[in-house]
Amino acid sequence: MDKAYEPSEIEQRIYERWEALGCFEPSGDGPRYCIMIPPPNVTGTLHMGHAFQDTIMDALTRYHRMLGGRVLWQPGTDHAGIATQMVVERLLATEGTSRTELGRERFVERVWQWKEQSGDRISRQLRRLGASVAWSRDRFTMDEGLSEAVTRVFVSLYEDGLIYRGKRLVNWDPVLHTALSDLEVLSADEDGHLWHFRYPLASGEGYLVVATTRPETMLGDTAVAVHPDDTRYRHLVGEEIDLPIAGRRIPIIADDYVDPEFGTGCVKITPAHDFNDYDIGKRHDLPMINVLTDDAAMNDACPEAYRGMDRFAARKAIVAEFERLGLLDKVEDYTVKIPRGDRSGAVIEPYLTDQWYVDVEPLAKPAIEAVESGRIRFVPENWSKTYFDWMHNIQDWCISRQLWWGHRIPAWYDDNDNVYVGASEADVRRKHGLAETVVLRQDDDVLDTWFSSGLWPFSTLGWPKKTAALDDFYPGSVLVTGFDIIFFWVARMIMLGIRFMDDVPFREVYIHGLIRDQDGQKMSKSKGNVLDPLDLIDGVDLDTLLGKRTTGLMQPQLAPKIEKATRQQFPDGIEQYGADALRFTFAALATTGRDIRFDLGRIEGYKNFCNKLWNAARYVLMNVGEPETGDVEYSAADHWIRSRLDHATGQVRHHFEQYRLDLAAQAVYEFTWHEFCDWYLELSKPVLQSDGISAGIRRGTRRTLIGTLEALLRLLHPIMPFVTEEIWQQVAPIAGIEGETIMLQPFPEASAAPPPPDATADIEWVRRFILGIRQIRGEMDVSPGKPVRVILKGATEVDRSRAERHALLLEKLGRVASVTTLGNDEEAPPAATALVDDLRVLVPLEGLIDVSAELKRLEKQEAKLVAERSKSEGKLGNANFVNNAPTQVVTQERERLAEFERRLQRLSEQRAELETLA
RNA sequence: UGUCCGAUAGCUCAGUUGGUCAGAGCGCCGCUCUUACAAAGCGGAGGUCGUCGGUUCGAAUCCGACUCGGGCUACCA
Repeated sequence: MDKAYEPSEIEQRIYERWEALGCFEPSGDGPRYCIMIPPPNVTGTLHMGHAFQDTIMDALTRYHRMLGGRVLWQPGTDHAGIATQMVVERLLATEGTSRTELGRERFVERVWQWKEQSGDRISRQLRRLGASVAWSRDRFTMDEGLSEAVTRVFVSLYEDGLIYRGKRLVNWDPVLHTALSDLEVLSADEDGHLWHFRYPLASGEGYLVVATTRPETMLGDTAVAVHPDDTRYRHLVGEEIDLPIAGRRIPIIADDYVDPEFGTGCVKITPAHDFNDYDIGKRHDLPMINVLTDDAAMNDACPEAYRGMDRFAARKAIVAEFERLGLLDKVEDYTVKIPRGDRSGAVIEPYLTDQWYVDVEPLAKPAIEAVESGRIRFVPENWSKTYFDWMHNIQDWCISRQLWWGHRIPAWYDDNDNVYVGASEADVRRKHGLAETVVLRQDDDVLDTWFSSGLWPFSTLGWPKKTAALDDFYPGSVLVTGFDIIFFWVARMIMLGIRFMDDVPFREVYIHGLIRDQDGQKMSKSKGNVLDPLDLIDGVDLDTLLGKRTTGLMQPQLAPKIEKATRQQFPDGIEQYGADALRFTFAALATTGRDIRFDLGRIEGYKNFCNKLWNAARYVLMNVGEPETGDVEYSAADHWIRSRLDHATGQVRHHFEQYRLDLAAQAVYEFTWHEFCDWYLELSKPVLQSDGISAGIRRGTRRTLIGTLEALLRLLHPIMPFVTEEIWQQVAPIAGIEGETIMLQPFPEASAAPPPPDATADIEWVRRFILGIRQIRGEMDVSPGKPVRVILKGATEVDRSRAERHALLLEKLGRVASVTTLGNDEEAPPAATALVDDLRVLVPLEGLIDVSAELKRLEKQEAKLVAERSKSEGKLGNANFVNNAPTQVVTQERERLAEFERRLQRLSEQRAELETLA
């Protein structure tokens, strides 16, 4: 083995071998376990959030596979309608052509080409991360089978009256020319104005003042509303307004919606361009006048002067006109929530169009019930609240998109605009008995991407066919995802799963946090703080990193700033950490919080951890050869490390079950580094390297070394698959274990038999002894290598026996030259003291140690103990405590107090003696 | 608007049902190149657990109020 761990040499080779062996495919007949990957955008790349999520899923998958389950981690990608179409359109623009120039058919062909071209990138990245997905089952939302599922679901919902088509007000993206669902619209505060317009009364006597943030919509006003109880205006209800510019008469109506306290208490009503006004318009049967085009320019319903004018230009023009007419009452600065499309960034317009909708309420009911009843459990639990909040106020889902890339809506129209819904045109003709002479044209629109994603838990398993995979893996075990798509995806999978599979799609929903940069900022291209997971695995030089971060920016002017920040943070680029270090970092960061700051310091530390493990293995392999026969005798240290391994195993299992990978990682880290490496390996050295040790004991130590390491590798494997496999390949034969890969070995189990209690107590005693000596060395500046004489005072029979039996360990690990025992009345030379229970471990000063320094040290220790003691005395002196607390707690407290007192006694004795001598 | 989350060592964060819970890693300060590992070893310093109340024998932990930070959600034109 190399002296240092070199991930790049190992990882790819190992992954290829796993894949060749078919280890990722479900096998065996154990408990079914299934995770569906949240399908990433097929044309995208994996970012840190994906890598984090994939690490969690892979760890869970590997864990359950090692538990003996029949395990499927289902991979796949999403066609991501809008996002992909935008990317390809941008590409076409650079080629000097466009979507419309190509036409629908050629454009879609072009997107497929692009998909093929970039499709491998995701799977390559997943492979580098070590993701053990079942590649043979890889799916894409636009695959034939999945598309069939989409059609089936659409037709079924339509036939059940849960999908309908209608002219409604939708969120219209005037740049992308498509409708969007509510979820795809992001509102944020922006600076704007509130314009107050005077609307003259038709009677010619005065005017009402209305306020608006979007003056151009006044051309579509069809009423002015006041509150029915508003005494200022009540008498005007039923009268009319002369709508300026538009030159129409509109009524004054009364509606509860109006807040008399706000503004003037008069509201202009534009049913075709505002969601609230739309509702009012319907209540009062008002006309709906659409004044915009698809591009959000003013349409032909507007007066000549404004036609074709962009909405924002029209806004200015209309304000100017009001001013000219003397009807502009005032203008205020105002903060407005501006709705923008999450993809295009364009300001969204409420817009009247024909769209397809899902009537979600009937679907939502059982979906709510599934979580309420506990058939689906959110982890952490509080996310169910978020889910309920949305589900209880759920709105109909607009599923049609005016795009070309996606699942085309399976609806056909004849020349009279009759709608026929079916699996295909032929199917529609058959069902409705339409002659060939009847011309049918298919609906131009495609479905919202989330419509197909919502079917993912069963469409990937072959539905609507009845497949063995469906029997095995539906419902899935757990969904691992971020809270940002609970509404988009999780809720819809639950609704559609229950509807079409008659069962929930998964039993648990593990919601993890979102990866942010070291300052807690969201990682985004425009902030220039994006980290590519592969750059952390392979390393990257500064120039490449700068290139990645500063090219292709939407706002190129940010480049210098990004470059400066990047140079500052990564003056030498990013070093290579390897996939295991990255994965361990993700696991360790997987706390219950919702923001996860990715700190390079952590990955650095876990790379060291990989190296630590690597070197521990080197040590073990250097000292343990082929499996041997002969008597085996286990030392106290052997028993001790086994019990510690059992403890760690229990912890790791527990934390995995609780989805606390952070705690699992911490437990296994602690065991590996601070118990196995720091102590057991050191304790093994005297046994293996000294003369006069029995062959049986040596065999016991060798067997424990190899056995513990082998189990440790399995314990670590779900989180760090590569380095554990690499080492295991060498360790397993020596440990007498057969098997082609660690992947398919059983996960460690805690031993049922408790270790001999005296053995573990012995080692704890030895540890405290050595720690005491080390502390004296450290604090008294005695060189670590310098041997010291040790005198025991107040030693019991047990102490003496332990000192004798473990003399070798004390000598080698503590650099103890000799141990002598002093009778109770014998006088000790001036010495520094460490306490092991009642035992005083003395290191004679012998010119090494300054007496006054030691006195100070003792006083400090005493002071600490005195504080502890008085706290303890306070508790025990309180009758309420003694009477009310559980006896166990009281007993424990009494023992603590006694312990403090004994230690204080020993320390003060020692101090007194030292003072006399000095 | 409603709602949720967070505030613990210089930094990033653990702390499960209230009672060894005041912790880890990194950083910092000493001392060591001891043949697995200097990507290491050994030792050390550092915190009124956001504030104020309450419940309790006992609160970082439970309850209430508040301050600050953040998320989601709604919205008055």
